[in-house]
Amino acid sequence: MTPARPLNGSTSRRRLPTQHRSRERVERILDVAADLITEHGVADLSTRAIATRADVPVASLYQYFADKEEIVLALVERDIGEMDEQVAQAVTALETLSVRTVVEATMRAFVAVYHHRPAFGVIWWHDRTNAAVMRFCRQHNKQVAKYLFEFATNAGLLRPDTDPIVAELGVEVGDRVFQVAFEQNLSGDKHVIDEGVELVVAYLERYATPAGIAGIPPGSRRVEE
Amino acid sequence: MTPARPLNGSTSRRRLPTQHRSRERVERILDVAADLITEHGVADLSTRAIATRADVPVASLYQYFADKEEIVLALVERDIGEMDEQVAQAVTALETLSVRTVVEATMRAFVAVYHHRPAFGVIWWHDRTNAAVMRFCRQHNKQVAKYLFEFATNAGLLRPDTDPIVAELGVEVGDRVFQVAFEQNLSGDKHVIDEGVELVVAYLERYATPAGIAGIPPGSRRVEE
Amino acid sequence: MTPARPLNGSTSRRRLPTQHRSRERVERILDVAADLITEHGVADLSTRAIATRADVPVASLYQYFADKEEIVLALVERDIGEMDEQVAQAVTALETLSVRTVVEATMRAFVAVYHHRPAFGVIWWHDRTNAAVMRFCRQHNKQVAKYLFEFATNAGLLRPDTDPIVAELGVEVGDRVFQVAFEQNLSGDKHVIDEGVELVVAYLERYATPAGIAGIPPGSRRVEE
Amino acid sequence: MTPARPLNGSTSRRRLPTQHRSRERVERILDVAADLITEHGVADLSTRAIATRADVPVASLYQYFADKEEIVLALVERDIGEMDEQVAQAVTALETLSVRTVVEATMRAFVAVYHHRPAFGVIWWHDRTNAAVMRFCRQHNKQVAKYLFEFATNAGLLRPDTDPIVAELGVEVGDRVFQVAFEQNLSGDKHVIDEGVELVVAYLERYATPAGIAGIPPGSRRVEE
DNA sequence: AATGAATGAGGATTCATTCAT
DNA sequence: TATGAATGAATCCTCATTCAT
Repeated sequence: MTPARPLNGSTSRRRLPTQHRSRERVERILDVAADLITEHGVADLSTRAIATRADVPVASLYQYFADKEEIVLALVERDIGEMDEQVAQAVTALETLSVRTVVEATMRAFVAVYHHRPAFGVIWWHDRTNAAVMRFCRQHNKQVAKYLFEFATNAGLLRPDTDPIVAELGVEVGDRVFQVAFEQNLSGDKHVIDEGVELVVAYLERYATPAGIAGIPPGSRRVEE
Repeated sequence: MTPARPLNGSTSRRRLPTQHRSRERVERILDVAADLITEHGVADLSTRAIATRADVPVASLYQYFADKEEIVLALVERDIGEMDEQVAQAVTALETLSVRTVVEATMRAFVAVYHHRPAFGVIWWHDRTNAAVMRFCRQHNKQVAKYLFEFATNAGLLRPDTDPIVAELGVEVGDRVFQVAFEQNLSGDKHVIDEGVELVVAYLERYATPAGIAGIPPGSRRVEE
Repeated sequence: MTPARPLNGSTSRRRLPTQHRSRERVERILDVAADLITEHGVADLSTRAIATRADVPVASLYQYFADKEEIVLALVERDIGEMDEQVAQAVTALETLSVRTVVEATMRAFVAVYHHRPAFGVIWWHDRTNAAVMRFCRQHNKQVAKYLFEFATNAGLLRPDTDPIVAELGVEVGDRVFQVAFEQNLSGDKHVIDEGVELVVAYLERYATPAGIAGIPPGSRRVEE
Repeated sequence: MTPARPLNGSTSRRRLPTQHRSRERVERILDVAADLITEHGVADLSTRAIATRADVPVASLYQYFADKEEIVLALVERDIGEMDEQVAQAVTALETLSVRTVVEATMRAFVAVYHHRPAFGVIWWHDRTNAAVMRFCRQHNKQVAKYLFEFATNAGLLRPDTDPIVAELGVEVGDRVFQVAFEQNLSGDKHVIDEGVELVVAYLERYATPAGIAGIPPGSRRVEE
């Protein structure tokens, strides 16, 4: 079975100054940025504010990041990494495999991260200003979709001829459900999320195999790869 | 049946200066703003840029709008009005009524507007910076959902006990589908949109009556209200 | 004895537009200006604010006043007229005449006006921005000083060779006492005012005749004029 | 006897940017601000004007001062420091101590500063727009009053039971005398100032001890503290 | 590697006044 | 006489970034 952290293969390959980061400081900067974003939104994030609160000279920010945009991007990258782990773990740990259980596990994992990394939601759902971030998140959604798609196909949950766009749409649409759920309720409206699971399941089951609907109990699974 | 423009009842009740607009100029300002937003995004929209391109002194902007935010809001209001008309018309014109036909008609109407009012998509999907706009759009989505929900319930397409959140989620999720579709293709990826229709239909049919699935031919409809 | 309103002989001799004022409106404008000044200070007084609150088009302000400055000036003129009346009345009504009784009567009269015309205090003490107003008030203080000086000299309270500057300084200094008194307490710190009377009396008595100190009872006065 | 600079104990404790001032530039900015204020008044002081004349980018102003208000405040602080020194020196240097000599020494010291720091007078007497400045100056007057009051009481010039408000009123009223004196004559009308001294002395002598009136020659003074 | 200082470019908004009607 | 509309000029201030040290 796939190892527990395959979704985001990208190791940081940023421009020069970023290479030799002084770990501690960089982490503090990201934490501060996350807080500020949660408090005031991405649009109001300023280098000065970060520097002041992180107790770092403004000019030093540019030792670790090429520009402001890169700070936000680094933040997103960090949080998304966490999300990847959660998803992979949750899916891996599943006993009975079915479209429903996979969707549910994935969405619960997302919820968990959104919940304790609020800045991520703020950036991703509300402040779509930063082009790099957008690209990155879109890209990530695609990766998640691809991962899940392959997983589900390999496991015999989806019919082999299913269009990959189906998975992508599922992920994107699930994302919007979260957006609605967290907008109404800071810790995620449970009722909305449950309905969202239903929604994604309803869609995907259109492309599911009978086993994908009925569920594959542990023990009787095809060996993958 | 409901008349052809019921979704947005709000008559413009802006602050004083906005009342006596010099129509022509205001329209030009909105057009320019729309262009600039399409080109650079809402976040980079500046009063100066609008004024310059619309060939209007910056100070005059404030004759027609209380502040920058209101310009964007007015723009959205204008476009959304158009959307409302399209939706109501499309649904009203339907011959056979079913969950599928209603969803399809609605989504096609949305697509039509997104297509020739690109600024609207940019604002609504990408730059979630403007609080007033956000509120307005959210509100609008709710209105659309409510309208469709009542329409479908009255027509006997949805089971009477269906939770209204279902319609809201359907609209929101459809919205995201458009976002994906227009992001990949400036005039809206047709394949994605088709899949999106499928997605929303799949979800809503879970709550549909048999007639809602099979379709109600013209002539045999219940008379509403 | 001098009639009850001699201090400010100036009849309004303003530029043309001011001549044909529509009384009612002008009064409302002045009242509104007074309120706004009391609330926000002269520096923050704006034509728009006046116009809005007085329910008069901004442009119409310029029918009655040449410019903003003139509005303030008219306001001051109006209030100062009231002050003159009060002073003349108070002094005229005096039974026993002495430096002390005259000073006291005058200062009490000032206090009365400052008390129910708060805008006047705000303009005169705090916002010394308006040149015309400054000139006007200075001028008025001189007139009051002159009036009192002549009154006191005629009544035999001050030695005939006394320098008129003495009276001017007395008035100015009394004015500052009020400023201090009203700054600490919106309705005028009584203790401070009492001390202020003492202060002015102490100074003026240096130039007083024995009768000016002892007091001239009613009946035994020299007939004036 | 008290050391020569006790009136204003406050060591500059401004917000961060002000800490590491580039001395020369800051001084130039203050000088320019002083000139502009002398020329056009505080109300018309603009950051742009300061920047232009000081040959400093507007943005740089904000390196040294938090905002415009702080520039004026710094200016006043600087001038007032000078005034404190002068007063303390003059009083300390006095040979014969009496109410009259102390008042005279103090007032002469004020005159000296007003004379070669004209901006100070303009700010303090004419443009009462800046709240921080007002607070500061009022506060300063109180400090001066307190200092002189204690000095005079300790020296046995005033009766021990004298109300401190007496000293405050003396200072305020003296201040107004200067205002009148400098308004009529840019270098301070000598006659008015002399009369002003007389005025303050007349008032304070009402609370003086016999020695405070007669004067205490050098050598026979009480040792203080 | 680290940073204090500097700044050009630009931000939104207000205001007193004018003028054509 | 009255006024709606228009506007030039100014306002204060912020920001991301650079650069000399």
